[in-house]
Amino acid sequence: MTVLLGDCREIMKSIPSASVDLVYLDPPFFTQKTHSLAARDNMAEFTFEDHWASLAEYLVFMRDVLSECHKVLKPTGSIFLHCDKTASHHLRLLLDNVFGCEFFQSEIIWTYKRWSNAKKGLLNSHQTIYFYSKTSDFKFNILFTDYSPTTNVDQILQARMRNEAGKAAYRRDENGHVVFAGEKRGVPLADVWNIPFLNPKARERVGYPTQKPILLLERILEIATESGDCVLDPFCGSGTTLVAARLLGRNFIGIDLSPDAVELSQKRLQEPVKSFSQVFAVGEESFLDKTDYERGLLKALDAIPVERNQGIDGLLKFYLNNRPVSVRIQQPGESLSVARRKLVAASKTKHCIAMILVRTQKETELSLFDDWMADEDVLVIDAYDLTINQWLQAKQKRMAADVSIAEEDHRINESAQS
Amino acid sequence: MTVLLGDCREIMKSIPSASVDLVYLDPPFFTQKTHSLAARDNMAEFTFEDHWASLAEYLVFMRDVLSECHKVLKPTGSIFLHCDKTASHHLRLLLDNVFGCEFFQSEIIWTYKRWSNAKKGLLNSHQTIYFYSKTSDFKFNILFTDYSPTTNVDQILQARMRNEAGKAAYRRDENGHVVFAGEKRGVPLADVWNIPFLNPKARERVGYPTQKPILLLERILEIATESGDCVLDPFCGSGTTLVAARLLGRNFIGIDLSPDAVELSQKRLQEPVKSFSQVFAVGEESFLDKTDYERGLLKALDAIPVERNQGIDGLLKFYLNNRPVSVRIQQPGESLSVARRKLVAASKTKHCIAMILVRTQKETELSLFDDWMADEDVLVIDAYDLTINQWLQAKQKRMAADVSIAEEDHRINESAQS
DNA sequence: AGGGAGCCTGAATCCTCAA
DNA sequence: GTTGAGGATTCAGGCTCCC
Repeated sequence: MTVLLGDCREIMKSIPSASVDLVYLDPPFFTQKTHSLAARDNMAEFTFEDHWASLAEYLVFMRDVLSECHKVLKPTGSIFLHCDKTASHHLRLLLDNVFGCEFFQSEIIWTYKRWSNAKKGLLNSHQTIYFYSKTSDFKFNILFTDYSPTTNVDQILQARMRNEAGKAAYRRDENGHVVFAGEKRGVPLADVWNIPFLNPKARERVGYPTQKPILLLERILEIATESGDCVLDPFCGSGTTLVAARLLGRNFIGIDLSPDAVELSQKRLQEPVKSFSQVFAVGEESFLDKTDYERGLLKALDAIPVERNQGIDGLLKFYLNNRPVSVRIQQPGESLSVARRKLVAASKTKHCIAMILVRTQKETELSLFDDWMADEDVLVIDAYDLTINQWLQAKQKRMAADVSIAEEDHRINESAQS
Repeated sequence: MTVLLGDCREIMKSIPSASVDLVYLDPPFFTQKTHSLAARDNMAEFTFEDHWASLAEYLVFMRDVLSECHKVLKPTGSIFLHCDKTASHHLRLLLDNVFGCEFFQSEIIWTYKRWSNAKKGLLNSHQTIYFYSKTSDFKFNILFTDYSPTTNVDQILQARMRNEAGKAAYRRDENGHVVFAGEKRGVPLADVWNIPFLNPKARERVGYPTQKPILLLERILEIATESGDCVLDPFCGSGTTLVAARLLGRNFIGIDLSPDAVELSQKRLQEPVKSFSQVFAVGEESFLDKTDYERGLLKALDAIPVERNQGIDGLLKFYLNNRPVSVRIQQPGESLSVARRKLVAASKTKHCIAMILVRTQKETELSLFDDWMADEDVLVIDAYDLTINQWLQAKQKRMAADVSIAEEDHRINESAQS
């Protein structure tokens, strides 16, 4: 339960062999940059150096670190090495050498969405964590994730049976009550982890560059350790690993070369702050409120879908005289005039001078000739399927009345069946 | 446009240098296993050998393959190497050697959900695709995805600046009005791709082990090539890359060591469109030529694209009284009446009694009141973008005439420039 | 040419205001 | 007071531009 100041290669020599259950390290990634960040109150600034004379120098350093990590690990222990694409392949070769490739367990991909910028190339949105064990007899707790949101809750909880027709159905007792199945634990955790990047606005942020979310560390600790185990982080930085260890009742040793980092870690351990992540808790999907149909329509209009707005469903990619053009799709059960009112109200503050309203419902009332239809700021267009379906229905009716066609249909049906 | 049988190291020697725009390879992963899978009809079984004497042997083989790939690539070309965690780090070292680490572009993670099987360890649910370019001047098309649902409209619309404290804030002009950012197309594609693994029952599945989803290949081709470019797959297997290339109008060369694989690829290329109406499967020599615009339109109409037919571009998924409903999209430079004539002629033999003609061009002549417009067998609908663009253009003209708005626009433009 | 300063962006939070 | 819709804010990667 300590935070130590100094070079982790030296300090680990003084840690007894086979005494640690888990090593997590988040070493320099070989970015050849200086990372710096001002703390929230603008008072302090933390910097983190990641400059090296050569790749070889970096790899010699890392090999020494990993050798010491191997030494301090218990036979049941394991190591999680956090890196990014810059040097991940070289680091994995080192791990193969020091730990042995037969003890490679997983390549964990941590993915996140992040503020972006347009550039030539793909937006980098993942980091890699290599998971090696010291022996084949290592501690591992299987974690379970929730069922995907599309899975019906009833499917998870209710027992099933076959009905008279041989179809699957929910089992009910003689009184018609639902019968619950035995407890299901969920889906075993996969090796791709979607955990939100520590948001710039999150309270959890302490102003240290490269700070990792507590959620990520908690998951690693839960997989590889039990309560009371000892966790070592040779590059503890702002101390996220130590905070996660404390929150989960694990013992810990943190090491860092920077006095600032050690001080920060100690301070943070006094009163750990863990953000509540809304997105992580309820899932990104829960923020979506458009149907596939609406998304398809927006795509056909060459518009960007807009969420979190009651009046506007999308924005045209084309701007009219530097002003946005908003789009709304008429909702089922919503009259065209109500849809228009909502669109206009929401567009007002966005300075739209052109709006597009997509009609998707057959109008029962004859509102087509309402005054506002002549409004030159709102263009009303009919969804293709509305136009086509109305036409096809009308045509079908006409055809039913036309005997000759009906007879030909009959003949076609006959031959289709034979 | 060929599928060749043999050792790709040998065959690539006969391919001219600097003649290929994209190499995609899905080589053996060094799993040390024999992969086999029965086809859907349970008649044929395809096997795929991945046994090696040693890692060194495998790496020598792969180095030779990659060297030949480098040779055949154009200076603007790039390579996508598909592998999994087994040997990914060794393969990336080879790529660094052959292509140069400065031309490493992205580590693409393909994730998918799989049936869970509880075991000690994390469920493997990703594969890696390394993306290297031959030079720094390589072809790259930025694809865009939707904004996250947590993003609000104002962020998309409003331009920003830094205030005195150096913090970001919305930009306002001297009158306190918001300033709009330029046109937005969405968020650039990230390097983690969540694409469903082939469903075991999917029609797309042809029974070849290691078969990749066509969506994955389409995305790669869209990123790195243009229409008419040449794509090479030295381990083409079931030919998914070639099918994707044909669907997107790219030329292709496929190579495989297995006669079964070559035969299967050729067979798949005969009928590349999955749900393709039998009636229209005529001709063999012509190639697919739908533009993205037309594909998008057909999708919006809920129609299936039809290739190799001069008069018909698609068929509605909905059948009217057991008869197909044909669709034609007016071509640029083609008058509406000519388009109609071609549609009607081509539909005659297909027993269509309902046809849909999509108008995409502004009509110069006043043919709207032609006799045939009243034809109750052909429905003429306007493409969304035609309607919208005409309206926006008219609006722009009106605005130019309106002094007050013109002045405001001027002010907005001024502040946008400053 | 090379290095550093500054600009732009959008995810996910925080915060405000209205009902 | 409570709720929630939606506006405002923060940061780092990658770019450009300027010296």
